[in-house]
Amino acid sequence: MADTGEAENGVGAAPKGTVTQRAIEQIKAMIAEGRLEPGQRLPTERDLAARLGISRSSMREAIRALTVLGVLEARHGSGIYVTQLEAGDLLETFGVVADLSRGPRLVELLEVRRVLESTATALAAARITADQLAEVEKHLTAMNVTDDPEEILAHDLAFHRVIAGAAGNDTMAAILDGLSSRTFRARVWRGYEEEGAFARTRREHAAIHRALVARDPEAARAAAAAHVGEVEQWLRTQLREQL
Amino acid sequence: MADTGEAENGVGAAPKGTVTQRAIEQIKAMIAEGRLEPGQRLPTERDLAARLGISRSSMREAIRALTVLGVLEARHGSGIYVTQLEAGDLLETFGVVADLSRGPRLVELLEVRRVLESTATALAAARITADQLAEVEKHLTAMNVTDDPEEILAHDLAFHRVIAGAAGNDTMAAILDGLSSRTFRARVWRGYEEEGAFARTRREHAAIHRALVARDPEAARAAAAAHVGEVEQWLRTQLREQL
DNA sequence: GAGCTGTAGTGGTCAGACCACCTGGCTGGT
DNA sequence: ACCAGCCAGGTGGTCTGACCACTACAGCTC
Repeated sequence: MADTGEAENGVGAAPKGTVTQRAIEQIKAMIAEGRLEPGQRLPTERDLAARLGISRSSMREAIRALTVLGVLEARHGSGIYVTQLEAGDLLETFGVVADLSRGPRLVELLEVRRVLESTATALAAARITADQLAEVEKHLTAMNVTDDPEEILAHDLAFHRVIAGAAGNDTMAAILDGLSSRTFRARVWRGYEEEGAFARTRREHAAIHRALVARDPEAARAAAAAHVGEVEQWLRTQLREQL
Repeated sequence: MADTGEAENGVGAAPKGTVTQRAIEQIKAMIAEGRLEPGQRLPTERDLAARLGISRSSMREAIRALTVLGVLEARHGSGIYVTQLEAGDLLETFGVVADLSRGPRLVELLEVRRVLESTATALAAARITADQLAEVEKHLTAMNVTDDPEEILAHDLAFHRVIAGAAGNDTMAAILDGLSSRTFRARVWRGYEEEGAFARTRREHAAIHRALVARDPEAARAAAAAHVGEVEQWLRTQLREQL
């Protein structure tokens, strides 16, 4: 193994970017090409570093980067593994966008959510199972018997999560999950709920549930779009007033 | 070393996860709380490490992680800066999902794209400017006068990118950009274009363009949905046959 | 004043050491 | 033969300190 063989390396010597960046691309490529399967264990950090001719520190940075991206998973004392590469794993970082966005971008995010949530709810109306519907009802009633904002928020999230799951598109569900991250909603709702929006929210949720029971996709789409749209419009006016 | 630092830190001593993970959260929190503004320069790696009571190596891993997430940007010899935190910065990682997805998830991604692309195209029909429309036409004709798949692909991407940009929702545009990443499309198209789909694609693009010129959102929505839906359906049958 | 140059400071990389944790085999008993 | 407990090796996690590559800027030269 003349690893980075100094003289004759020819093409491979393309010094593009940092060595860490290169390592990231190489590992990503290995997975994309199927040389690394989901769940499979990678060589040790020390091995990988030696193999690519870089130091362990640099390799660790590459691994850390792929870890936060949800591509790899490091288990202390055991080894490094490729995740299952499922939608949830890879789209976890989507929450960061929601958490760090402010001002106009919050409206944009809600607009995206409105589009996706209404579609997901419509799909769910056609595909939801009895069990899933029962769970939706569970969160709906739980939301109505308490006044603790924290609890309401939790059941609200779960309510939509079950519906998104019933739509049968894990990728869409994962994106919606990110768009509804706890901190994101908490920030927006802090003001929203203080305007007597609780009652309205409950009405809207009931409408969504009704459409699901009736297995009416169009009604479900409309109800979901209206639900998100309410918050969206409220946020728009909020932003306008702040300026 | 007073390890967990000052007294006022309170609960901060909670030894949750790795020190690097903690550092990531702390920097993220600083940005979320507004203590770090977009574009602002951070202290040096050495300073940050000392401030959080960790080694430079660990801090570097944290910085690297936030760099790949598009939150920070490191400039060799100059310093570390917070990015503008625009949609494009933070959603760059979305391409990774598209690149590492295979099988059924590709269909799911196209389904998401169909929903968003049709909405974006509808919005664009109402908002697109003359200049943007001219650019759309440029890519449309350029796509029709060449037979080089690479070039066609490039103009195809640009065609949709301009439209997404004209929709006025940067976040949506950034997501669509990720969903149409070069490698993703190249993989799907490799087979698609070999079935005489070129002509059909050109017809569909022409239909989208017509709807934009007519400023007809509904027609634009339908044309875009049909366009993506074609590829989606083709992929569905492909997957079915492979099994 | 414009242009060059040197230098201090920054991120990038490397090497080696130690720690914390998991795993699997061995030991000893039953 | 079986099982619980111990133990050693290997792995990721962390720290240290050194050097390199690059940038920025002050100060010098012309």
